[in-house]
Amino acid sequence: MSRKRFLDTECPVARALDQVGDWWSLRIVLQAMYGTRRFVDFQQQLGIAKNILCDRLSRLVEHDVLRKEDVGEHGSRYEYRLTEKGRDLFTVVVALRQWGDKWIPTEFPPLDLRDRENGEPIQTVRVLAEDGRALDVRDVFTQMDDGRQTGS
Amino acid sequence: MSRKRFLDTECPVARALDQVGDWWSLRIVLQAMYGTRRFVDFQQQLGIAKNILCDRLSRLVEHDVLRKEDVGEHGSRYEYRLTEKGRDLFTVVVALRQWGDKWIPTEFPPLDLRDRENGEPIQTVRVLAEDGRALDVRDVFTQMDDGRQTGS
DNA sequence: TCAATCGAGTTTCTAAATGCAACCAAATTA
DNA sequence: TAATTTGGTTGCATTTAGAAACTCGATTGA
Repeated sequence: MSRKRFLDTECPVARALDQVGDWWSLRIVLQAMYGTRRFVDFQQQLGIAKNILCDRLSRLVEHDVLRKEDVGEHGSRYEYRLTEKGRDLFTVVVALRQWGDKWIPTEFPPLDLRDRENGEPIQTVRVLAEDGRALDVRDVFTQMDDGRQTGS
Repeated sequence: MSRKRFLDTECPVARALDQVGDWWSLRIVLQAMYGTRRFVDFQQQLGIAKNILCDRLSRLVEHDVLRKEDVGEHGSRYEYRLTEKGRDLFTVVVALRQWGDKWIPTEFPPLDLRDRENGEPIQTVRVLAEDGRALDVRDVFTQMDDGRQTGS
C-alpha cells in the first residue's frame, strides 16, 4: 500500500515531517541554504537521481518551501530559491547539524558555522525557558486543551 | 537499487538524517519523549505496521538513540527508552514542532509546550550568535578547513 | 549554418521498502 | 486449562527509489 502521510494530524511534528521528512528534502533545503539554486547544481552536489530530484523539488515548491523562478539567462532557465517558510527551517537544520557533529563524529572536522558580523562561532541551539534557562526533555510538559498534561 | 545511505559523509546533517531521517524514526523518538516505552503502545499511538516498527526500533537501538531494557514484569517484557543521544534530539524535535505549528496550521490548536518549573510557555528555538543576537540563514557562513567560506 | 552542448526534465526498468494480515511462542491472567 | 498479552516473524501485493537512457528547446562553437 502507499506510504502513510501525516497530513492533518494533530501533531505538528508529523505535519512537518510530511513536508520535509524524507531522505532528501532537508538536504535539498540545506543545499539551498548554502546558495545552490539550479537543478544541475543540486543534482551534482547531492548525487541524487534526476527523477527523484525533480519530484522532491516540485513537492517543496508545492509546499511553499522553495519558489521556482524563471530566469531567462543563457541556458539556465530556472532557479529554486528558499521562501520565508524554507528559510525558517534554518533552526531545524542547524540543530540537526549540531546533533550530527556531536553524536556521529567522523574523521572530518565538525562544520564550523560562524557569525557573518564578527566571524565568531555560533551558539549551540537549545530549548530555552522564558527566563533563559536551558531545558531538557524532562523539564517540559504539554498543556492539552482539555486540561490534561503530558510529559516524559 | 538500494536506497542511498549518507554514512561517513562530510555533512553532519546527512549523517544525522541517515540515523533518524526516515518517515518514522523521529516520530518514534517524539513518542518516546512523551513517555511511551512499550512496543504495543508505540504501535497503537503511531498507527505503524508492526514489522516496520520492529525494524525502526532495532535501527534506533543499533544507533544508540534508544536502549532496549528487559523488564520482567507481568507480560510486558521490554522497554525502549531514550539514551542521552536520543534525549539530545529534543532540540531538533522542538524546532520541527514549532516550524510545523507556524507554517502548517490546522484546525487543531498549536501544541503548547511548557516549563515544568513554572508552567510558562517556552521560547521559540532559534540560532543565536555568541552575543545572543538571533541569526538568520544569511547571517552565517561556513568556515572551511582550507580557508574557503561558504554562505547563502 | 550545422553540430555539439546544456539545462531541465521524462521514461523505462529493476531493486528495495512499505503495509496488511496471518501466524507464532513464551508468559500471564481468568 | 483456555484465553490474552507482548513482542515479534513471514508472505504477499503495492509503492517508491534509483540508474541509465532518452527528449526537447535554447545556446554556444566552429
